[in-house]
Amino acid sequence: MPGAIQSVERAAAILRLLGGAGRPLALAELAAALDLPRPTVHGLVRTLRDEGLVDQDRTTALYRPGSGLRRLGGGWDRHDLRARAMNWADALAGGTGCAVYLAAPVGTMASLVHHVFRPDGSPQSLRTNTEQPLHATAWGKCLLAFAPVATPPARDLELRRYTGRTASTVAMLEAHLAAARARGMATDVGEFETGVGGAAVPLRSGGGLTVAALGIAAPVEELFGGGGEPRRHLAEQLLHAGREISALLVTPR
Amino acid sequence: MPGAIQSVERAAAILRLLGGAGRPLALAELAAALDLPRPTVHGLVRTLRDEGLVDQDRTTALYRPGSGLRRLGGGWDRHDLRARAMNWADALAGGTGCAVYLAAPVGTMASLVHHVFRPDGSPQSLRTNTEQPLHATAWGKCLLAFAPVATPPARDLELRRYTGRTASTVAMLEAHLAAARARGMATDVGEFETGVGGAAVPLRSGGGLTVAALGIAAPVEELFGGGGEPRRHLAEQLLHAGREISALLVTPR
DNA sequence: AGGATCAGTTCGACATTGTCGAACGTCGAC
DNA sequence: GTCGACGTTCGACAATGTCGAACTGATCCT
Repeated sequence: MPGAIQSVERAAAILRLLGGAGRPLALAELAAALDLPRPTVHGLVRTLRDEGLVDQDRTTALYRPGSGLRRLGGGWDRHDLRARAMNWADALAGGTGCAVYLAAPVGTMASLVHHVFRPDGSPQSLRTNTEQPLHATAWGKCLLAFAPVATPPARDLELRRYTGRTASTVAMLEAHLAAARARGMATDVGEFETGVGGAAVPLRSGGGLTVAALGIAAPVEELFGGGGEPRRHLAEQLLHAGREISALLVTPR
Repeated sequence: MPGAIQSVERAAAILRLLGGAGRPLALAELAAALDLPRPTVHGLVRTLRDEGLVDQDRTTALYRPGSGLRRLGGGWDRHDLRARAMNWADALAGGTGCAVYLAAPVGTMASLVHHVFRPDGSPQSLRTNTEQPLHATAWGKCLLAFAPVATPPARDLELRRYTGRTASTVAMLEAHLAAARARGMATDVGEFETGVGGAAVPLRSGGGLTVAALGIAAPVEELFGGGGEPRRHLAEQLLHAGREISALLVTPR
């Protein structure tokens, strides 16, 4: 059985050293840490630099993690995501009369990439670049239901209670997620903010992988009709916008 | 002049493919994309998997970006940072009577890693895991002033106005940052929230690199004395806590 | 100014390693 | 059951990566 590719192992070790150092490192420091001759380490780190995974300071010659690492983690660049989704999000707010949220998964939270105010002139504060708990918002639950790879399992979440309606047990949350999957849409009935409801659909990129959630929010009695389902004309617009944005995400840029 | 290390180049190409794909990829897809035979790609991607830079699904055998990538970017794991700082942050809140914030740089924002309520029982909302603008808070400006590698230059920031006191031009912000550097501490006099002031000091890891900011917040007239400087007993406690936490960050765990 | 030291970088011989065709084993579709 | 696709293993050998020696540049000391 063939072994590992030694030079790739060594390159990975260099990346770990630089990532964990807390400061830029000199070639000699890398060589000493790896117990390898300087020309050996030089060839490796120069290749990593040329690939963008390591940056080298021009005057000090010190090496540090490179900006090219940012693109390797998978998931969408939030600025690109916002640029592709914002026109449809703005139109959705106009068409539904609701606030609109575009959310991406970050650890145990839903990070708001874009936020459109409810167009009724009521007092609202901008939430772009804030984070909200996955388990208590429609867009958070949407990510939990449809993006299992990018979100933690329900049992690993701290199910903090925000209102009397928050899902505060794993069984309860799992039931919400199952319902969302069955419906193709997640909802919340005032689980994060009392009296404020939400509904959200997944945004999918190439291959069908869910990368973000698109949600609308309004007072619970405006968003939901009898039977506890979102009002039909609102749900239809949300689903339509979700499909259109997803189509934009499939296309390479 | 020797060329690049070919196998490292190929490994980097695999990481880029997986990072940009938006879905897990099969070995055959990687091989086709790189125009290399499957056993060649297999050796490379298996090594990347063994190094934690690539994950492989056990049932489908598909490959995707690995969790080990997270540690390569430099900067501190936020959970580790919080674990090391929280005792001192809690004591600082008790000693100063102020709210305390621990913030790390994330893009153009200061992300709140830890938040201790002001110990006077007043109504407060938890802000842990939320983000605030770098240019309008003491901890944000502290990061701008002392962590130039991890934060964007002032001219690249969108200097949005939150109150009448927010630094809304590059020249104004640069003057604030220069003053912070001269003092070893950054302040804000109600620039993010009207009437609420802040002061913050850098937290440094091994090599002196600033990785986070420790800040206190209170009403402006309580935090600042005559002359526009933070009250001496508050500043001293903040500086002391900052030094103690920094000493903890130097020690490997 | 000259010399010593340190460290990043280049050169090239050659041993080691990585490559890759052939083959194996597994899985799913028909 | 058969076939095709694909992940994985095997091993011969060509290509590549390694690394000692040397070069170059910067800094410090006398």
